[in-house]
Amino acid sequence: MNLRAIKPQHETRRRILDAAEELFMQHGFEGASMRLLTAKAGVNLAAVNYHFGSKDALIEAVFQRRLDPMNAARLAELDRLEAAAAGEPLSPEAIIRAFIGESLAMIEDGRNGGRNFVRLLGRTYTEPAKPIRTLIGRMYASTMERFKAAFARALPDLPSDELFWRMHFMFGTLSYTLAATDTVQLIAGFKPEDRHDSRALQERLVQFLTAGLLAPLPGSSRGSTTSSVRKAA
Amino acid sequence: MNLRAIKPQHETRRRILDAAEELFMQHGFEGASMRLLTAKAGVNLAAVNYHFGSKDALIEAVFQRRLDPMNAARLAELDRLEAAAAGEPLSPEAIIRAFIGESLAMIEDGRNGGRNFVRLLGRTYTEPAKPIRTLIGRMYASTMERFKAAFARALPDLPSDELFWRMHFMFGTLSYTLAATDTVQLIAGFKPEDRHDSRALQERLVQFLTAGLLAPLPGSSRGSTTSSVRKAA
DNA sequence: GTATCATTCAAACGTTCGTTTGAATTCTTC
DNA sequence: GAAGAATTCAAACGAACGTTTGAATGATAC
Repeated sequence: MNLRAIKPQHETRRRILDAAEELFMQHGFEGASMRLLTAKAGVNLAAVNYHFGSKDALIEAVFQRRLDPMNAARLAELDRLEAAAAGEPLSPEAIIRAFIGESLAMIEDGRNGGRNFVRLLGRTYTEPAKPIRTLIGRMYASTMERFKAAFARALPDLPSDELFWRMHFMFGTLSYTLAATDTVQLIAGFKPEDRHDSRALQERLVQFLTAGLLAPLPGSSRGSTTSSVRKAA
Repeated sequence: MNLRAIKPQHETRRRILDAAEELFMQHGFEGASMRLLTAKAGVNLAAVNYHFGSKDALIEAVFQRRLDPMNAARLAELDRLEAAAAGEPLSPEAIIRAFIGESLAMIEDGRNGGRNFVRLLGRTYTEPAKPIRTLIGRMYASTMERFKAAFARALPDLPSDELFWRMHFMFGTLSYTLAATDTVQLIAGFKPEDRHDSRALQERLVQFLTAGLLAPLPGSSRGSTTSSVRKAA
């Protein structure tokens, strides 16, 4: 039960997790080999198997370390908002901010490696390997349930099916934005340097997602803003 | 120049491309080995290197086969719309339909393997391997340029920076929807069987994306639809 | 039918992968 | 400082990887 020895005791684990986070982001799970990974961490090749058991277990540990606190922070922010609202339903925009705020805050956190993780996380939602996807799904389950309920209360007129899809779309936008910013340049002239300004990015995302979530339903023709809705093909 | 021998002449190539498309989608580029791939295609292990040169060249060929016609169809649809509009700027919704329609149409095309490719494509936008990303970017460059110009003409009041970001968001939503539908189930109760109805999915996507694209700007407070815009945190 | 080309095939190449091993070293406890 | 547990280390393991080879087989042209 020595106290001052706790930190160096787990330093090898931490070094491995940090290196894994960065290399998984850069090269993917299969592309980042144990030798490359342990070399970057400055530890012996066998250290991963000793401390984590296997590479797959290391992958799981990388997500555990960040995802649990991240979703806890999301839920805490939702709790805070609901407590302040005193029974009134929250605005959709406020719920969206509670969900994406924590992710985007980590982008600016360059020191603690949050940026690496957020980009890694964004990519992992579409990871082909099934165990990883189910792992992510399990870690998100309770959080998604809470936010779904919050959205449903904020938008009582939106059918449940539509809410599912729109949450799906919103999550996709966030995921892609986190993963692909400063990597893909599909649109010529796009300046990914702006990503550093995560405040501005957050405002842009909130505007886009809120509008999408509140979009008129396909059937009901309560007019949108200015678009001349004309059917094509 | 024999005519009746053309088809069986390229059948090995086609079989390899089909198998690669499916296995790359299921297991990723690194996860789908040459032995698994050639076994599924029913060809010899050396056939890939003989016909394509290398595994990387095969990956490129998989995208070439589908992406070029796909983007050509998008541009053709855009041409058709602009010709019919006779100088008038198109509606944003019509442009969105022109862009996503071709992708979604391929989802229903189960026979020709279009579904496999579309899902593979959606995942590849966030692929860690750099050569693949630059390949995709190159194949999309001219198409994105055309659509960017069309959107700019349809939305003359939207600043260029904002248009970039909103196209980025829109592309992300489409990408994630194509890649993750029926694979990820982050939201409990979500029924991915609906993906088979690509008409309904297209309408949902068009509604969401159009609303996001036309969202009010962060600064200007020209009221949106019904949301009680309340700043949080 | 024979020469010529393209394609297929089984086998092996060298490399890299994740993991294991057992001794060496460091840290903890008394 | 000795005993014992925890950790690190160099080395090797078998398996799987993408690729290459050279002979066998097929189709094409004269």
